[in-house]
Amino acid sequence: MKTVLIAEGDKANRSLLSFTLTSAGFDTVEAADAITAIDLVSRTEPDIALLDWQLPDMEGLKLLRYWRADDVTAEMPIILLGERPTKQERVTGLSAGADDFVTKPFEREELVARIQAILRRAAPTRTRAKETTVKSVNGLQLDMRSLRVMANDQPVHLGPIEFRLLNLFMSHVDRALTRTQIVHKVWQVNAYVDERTVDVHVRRLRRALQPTGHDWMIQTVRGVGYRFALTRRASAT
Amino acid sequence: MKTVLIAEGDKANRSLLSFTLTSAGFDTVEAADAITAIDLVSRTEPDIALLDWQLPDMEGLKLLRYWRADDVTAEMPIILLGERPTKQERVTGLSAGADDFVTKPFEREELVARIQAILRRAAPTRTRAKETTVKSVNGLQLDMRSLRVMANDQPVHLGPIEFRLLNLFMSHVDRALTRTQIVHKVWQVNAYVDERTVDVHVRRLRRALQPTGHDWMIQTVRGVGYRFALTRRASAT
DNA sequence: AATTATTGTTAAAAAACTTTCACAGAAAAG
DNA sequence: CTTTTCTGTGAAAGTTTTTTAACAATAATT
Repeated sequence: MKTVLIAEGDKANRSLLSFTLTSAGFDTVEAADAITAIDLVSRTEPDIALLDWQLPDMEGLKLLRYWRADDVTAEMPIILLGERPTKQERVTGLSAGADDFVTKPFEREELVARIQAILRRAAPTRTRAKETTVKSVNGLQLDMRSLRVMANDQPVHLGPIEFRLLNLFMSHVDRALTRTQIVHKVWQVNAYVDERTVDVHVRRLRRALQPTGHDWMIQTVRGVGYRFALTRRASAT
Repeated sequence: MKTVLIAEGDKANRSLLSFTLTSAGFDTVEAADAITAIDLVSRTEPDIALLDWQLPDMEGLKLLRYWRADDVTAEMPIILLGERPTKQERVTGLSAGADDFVTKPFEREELVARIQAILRRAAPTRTRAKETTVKSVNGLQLDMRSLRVMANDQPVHLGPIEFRLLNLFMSHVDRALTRTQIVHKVWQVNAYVDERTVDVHVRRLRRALQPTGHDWMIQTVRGVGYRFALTRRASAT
């Protein structure tokens, strides 16, 4: 069962879309504005997003670029929806990374067919990535299904935030993540938490990984944030 | 360079398509009928095919199914072209495996954008993960993504300033940089730091590169500043 | 309702990093 | 060959950032 995110400001339109897609056998997730959409996408990881060209709080194009710029959502198929779009708008949208641009009012069956056409194409790479419910690195295993972490086959107990934090790290091996990025990913996009809080959770995560000697993998990048690395840091000589 | 097969019965249309796509930087291969198209596809293996809904000798839909049924071409992206297609035709085409259905007469730029959107998705050789984030010279690697430096595959630990300094050097190989230039780039344009400070950081950078023997690459240019060179200095013999 | 686990914040301690200074030594100039 | 200018180096002093622990508040569980 595929999940479709519907990011559309107009309530009537949204309901119609949801009804149409549900009838066609999709799960739907609805967002009335960009903030909600961003939050829902990071939480539910839909298989495809329908994105209104003009949301109440943000231009669809801007949101499209935001998602494309983010590793996690860079590959997510996106169909833009627009009312009487100009040629220029269609070209801009597609060039910015949209997979299709559908004009409102849309033919219901055609929209469904287009969604399926795109999913067909996107499926191989995407399902492969999604099927991986277990991330495993260096004897560290994180299982998304059971929400458990094992280190050298020993269970590691983590709180929800530490779990999401480790999941984030393991999804971006060898990448420096700023505290802001971390807050956005682990909490909410617009969450209000002090950046120092990140440090504390990193500390807790490290402590949990210490018994099995995996704590060194979470390295601090001074002035920036943290990095989950496979290579040890150079020893201070 | 991507190759596009144009399977279109009408000569004028075909030429227009060919011209449009060539201008956009594609190679094109033209077929006036299905038989030719089949032959050309198997011979040239295009990256994508534009397929007229109504070819002189065969329905586009039939040809589409033929290609989809053949292992070799099953994955080839296909865009259907049709004059005033009915909703039903569009749905049928997309359901049969087309990646898009474009109505004639088409907007040239939009068609190009759609082709690119589909190729983006279908691209077999994804060069996405390997972005230009790594500068590499002489066994010295600087990765902007992980904010890390490796020398002969050994991690090198640098402070933020040393990192920026090395980054600057590696961006301007074999160029003498004055201390003032260095201060402007590594600190701020208007930052006031003693120019001697640069020396100290250069010193530290050299020390960090010493274990792997890369320290000679940072050479002194007396009276000016420093240079990041690839060739050793002539030794006084 | 009581207990336990989890979380965000704060503040002190520790660590990492920068800058400056002083001086020795090298290179260039006279 | 001597003087002058410039660079290399180590270490102290100062700054910033991170780590750590403790606490209060919130949420979950029993």
